[in-house]
Amino acid sequence: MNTENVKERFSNFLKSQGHRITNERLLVLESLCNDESHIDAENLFIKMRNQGLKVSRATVYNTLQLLLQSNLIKRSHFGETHHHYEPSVGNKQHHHLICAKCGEVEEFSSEVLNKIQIDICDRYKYKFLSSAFQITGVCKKCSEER
Amino acid sequence: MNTENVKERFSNFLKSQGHRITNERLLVLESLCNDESHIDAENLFIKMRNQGLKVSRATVYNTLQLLLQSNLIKRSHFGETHHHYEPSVGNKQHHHLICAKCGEVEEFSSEVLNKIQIDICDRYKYKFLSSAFQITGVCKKCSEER
DNA sequence: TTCAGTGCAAACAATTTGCAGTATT
DNA sequence: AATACTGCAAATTGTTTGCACTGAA
Repeated sequence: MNTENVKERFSNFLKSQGHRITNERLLVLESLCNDESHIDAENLFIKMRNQGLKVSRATVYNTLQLLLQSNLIKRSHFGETHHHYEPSVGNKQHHHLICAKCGEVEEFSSEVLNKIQIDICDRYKYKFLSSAFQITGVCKKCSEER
Repeated sequence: MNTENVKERFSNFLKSQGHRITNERLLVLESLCNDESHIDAENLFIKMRNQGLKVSRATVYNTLQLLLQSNLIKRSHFGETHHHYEPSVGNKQHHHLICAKCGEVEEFSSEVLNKIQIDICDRYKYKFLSSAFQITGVCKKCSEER
């Protein structure tokens, strides 16, 4: 899934919802897609500003909301008080391993996990929407130090 | 596990860490243990104030930090911008099902899930500390409405 | 041309911090 | 008696909102 394709999908979403397609919105999506991983809103804003892109914090937040609604991005929470965002397309469903010492975040996925969440929803009569699994531990590098 | 026992464990933790055992700290723990479930810091503070307990917001936050360090409570995050707290003792390891419509939170646990997280840590060479799995969906009641 | 979207600053929400007074050790 | 803890208010952080201006439709 390349960036153009994602942009087109976002444009279609915006149009279908009666929202306007603006350059700022597409730039936020592009910047997020170009990011290596799990950026937060403030840093995305700073990164865009540093690249000379003219966006405001408000537009970044507003666009992230729209991107969440369109299911093109995912939001997660690693224990701090702010959220992290990542594109959800071109990246199969995954969860996060977080190092409690250095803060490194690794992705993992598990077929069994995918099945379990469906079982749980069946058992509790929930219609499944999404899930987030975070495991906190100490990574190899940090375990070896000291 | 009764409240007295938990208080004693917290007292021991405080002593072992060179912290003082204060009435305010024990009251925060007691109020949290008496809470039905998943309260947030602000509401815990308000609840305590309404019960005539003299504590400050700062002490509530400070004590929650200490309680987290002592592993006597757990913190979770259900998509809002604030955290929720619950006692971890007398309550086996569990995760949360959250209704996207009414906000209801149900607990579930799964032996298979417990195994998976160990497997993942082995695979990625992480020393396991804790985990949090949130499934968001629509509960039965909300599905049936409209 | 219209009005949704933008940028900015101010407001709000969640949490942390500084400091003078209080209470555990 | 010493000093860590408390309460309060101010500061910080993360996010949302109000409003005049701009640009997509």
